[in-house]
Parts: sequence; C-alpha cells; structure tokens
Amino acid sequence: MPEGHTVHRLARTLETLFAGRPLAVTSPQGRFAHGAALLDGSVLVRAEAWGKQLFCGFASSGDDDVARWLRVHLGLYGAWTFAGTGDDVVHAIGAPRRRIGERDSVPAGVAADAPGAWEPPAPRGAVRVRLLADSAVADLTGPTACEVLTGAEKADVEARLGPDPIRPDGGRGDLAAARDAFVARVRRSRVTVGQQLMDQAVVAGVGNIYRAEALFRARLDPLRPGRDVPAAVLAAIWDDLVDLMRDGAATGRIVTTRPEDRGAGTGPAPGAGRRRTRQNTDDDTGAVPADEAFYVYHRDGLGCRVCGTPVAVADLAGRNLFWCPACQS
DNA sequence: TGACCATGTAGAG
DNA sequence: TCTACCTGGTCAA
Repeated sequence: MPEGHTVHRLARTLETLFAGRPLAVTSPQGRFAHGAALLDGSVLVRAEAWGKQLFCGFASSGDDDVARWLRVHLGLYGAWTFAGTGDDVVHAIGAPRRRIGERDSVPAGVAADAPGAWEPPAPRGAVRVRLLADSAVADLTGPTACEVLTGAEKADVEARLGPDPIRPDGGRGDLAAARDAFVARVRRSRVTVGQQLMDQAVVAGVGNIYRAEALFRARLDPLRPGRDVPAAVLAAIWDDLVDLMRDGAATGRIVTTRPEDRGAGTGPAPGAGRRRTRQNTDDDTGAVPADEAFYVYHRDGLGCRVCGTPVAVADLAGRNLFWCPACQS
C-alpha cells in the first residue's frame, strides 16, 4: 500500500538488482503471460518513478535504447518481494508481505541464501510478474496495473500526472516551476484541498498518509475549498511534501512528527494499536516508533499531539480523512 | 473459517 | 457518487 516514496524506492532497488543484464521475465500466475513474453530475455536499462507509477525500461539484448516500458501501479494491495544473494535483497516493498520463499522454519543444515548455491525460491502466492537474474529475483503480486507500453504511451500516462515532489525537477523542469504548477492548480478549483491532495493530476505520489499529515503540519482545514487557500500556504505545503516524501524515499518509512511532539503526554492513548498502520519498513532502524510517527493518520479518537483535542475521522470521497478539528480550523 | 480491512484507481450512471 | 477489482494479513467466531 504504497505512496510515492515507496515507488521511487522500488525503482532504485530494481535498478540496483537488475539493470544492465538480460532478465528472464515470466508470469507464474499467468495473467501477464503475453506481456512477460514481450519482455523475456531483454535488458533492464533503467527504472524510474513518477508519483505512484513505476516504469521499467527494457532494451533488446546488447542495445541501450529502451524499446518497451513495463508500467506497474501497485494500487492498494500490490507489492514486490525480493530474494537473492547479496545485501540488497532482503526486503519487500509495497503492501506487507513475507519475503519470497520465507518459511516458518528453515530445515536443519540448510543455510538461507548460501552463496554459490543460490536457486530462486518458488513463487509465493499469485505472482503476476517474476524478474529473474543470476543472483536475484523480484516477484510482483496484486498490482492494479501491469502492462507493456511504448515510449509514446508512457508519455501519455506522464502527461496526466501532476508534479512529483520526489523527482529532482518535480516533473516540471525545476522544483520552483513544479511548486508553481501545484499552487495554481489547487487554487483553480473550489474542490476541497483535502480532496485535491489525493488527486494525482494535482500532485503525484501523495496518498492518504501524506495528505493527512501535510495538512496537519500546515494547520489547514482539509475541507477548505482550494481556491480559498492562500498561495503562500500551498507553497509551504509543497515544500513540506518535498522534505517529507524525499525523507520517506530515503528511509522507506513515513515519519512526519517533529521530535518535540513525540513521546509522553501526547502519545499512544487508549485504543492505540487496535489499528496498526502496516507501514513497510524494510528493516526497521528503530529510529521513531511506529506509534509516534504520525500526527493524525489512524489516530482518530486519540488526543492531538499538539492540543489534546480528539483527532477526527470522516469519509471524504470514499477515503478516510483524519484531522484535528481544533488545530486545523 | 470467514469477515473485514488497507498508504488506490477506473469506469459507469 | 457508486461499484468493481487486485491480494493477503488480522481478528473474531
């Protein structure tokens, strides 16, 4: 269940593991058999992300020009899991998944991932796509979208996306232009700013967590019409998203709370943990405990970390919206 | 065992 | 605004 930071991380991981060599591409589940056949044996040239869209560029063997793009959108449930030799291949990215081949118990005398004897583990679950190289394998399950595109078709997809705070140029040439585009787009409409932040044509890569947290950090009422939000407030939200989401892409975790707002007094109250946010964490660095990472997301009924008012939740366009009615009014 | 849930999107009406 | 769809983890019965 990824937001944009997860997809950027995925692109990096896929490049690290697979770029520059021919891959065996299969569809163990069968639902992507045709697309897999188109890509099988070609070379992954690069992988990139724009918002929540992942693009993997493939070239014919011995060629550097991308001939076909694999477009993947994980949706709510999609995930990649990885296995192989080497230090890079220890995690799953996306919805919570056990690693490929992970077992409840390892047979005695069998060393996991023993160098020199690596065999790809059997696909686990409904694997739409498997990418296999000499020493690494990646399995994709549950994507909302998985298709092979031409360069022109990829451009069409990108043309419908708003600026992406994680891309170095924001997807608009430079970050200042990207910020301007975001501000102008939000102020063009009377649709609530809470809804617009989830619109991938307004800003690409923001999901329910970054929406709730960015609005709280700006102390902005999610139900305020976009056209009524001052440009300076929107510009500050963009800048904040750049910081938060790039940090998320670097660490694999979303942490939005400032140190002074964590810990005793405002922290987990009754009911905390009844609904854990199953954030993908690679291997946890132990930096910020999961129940202190957010201001409002999944904290409905708990006291606001800043003012103590119970955090509210409501349905907005079919998604749960979390906010502090006192701080954000 | 089965209902419910989730960081999402697309298409119909 | 609604429904369908993709999957698997969690929890109640």
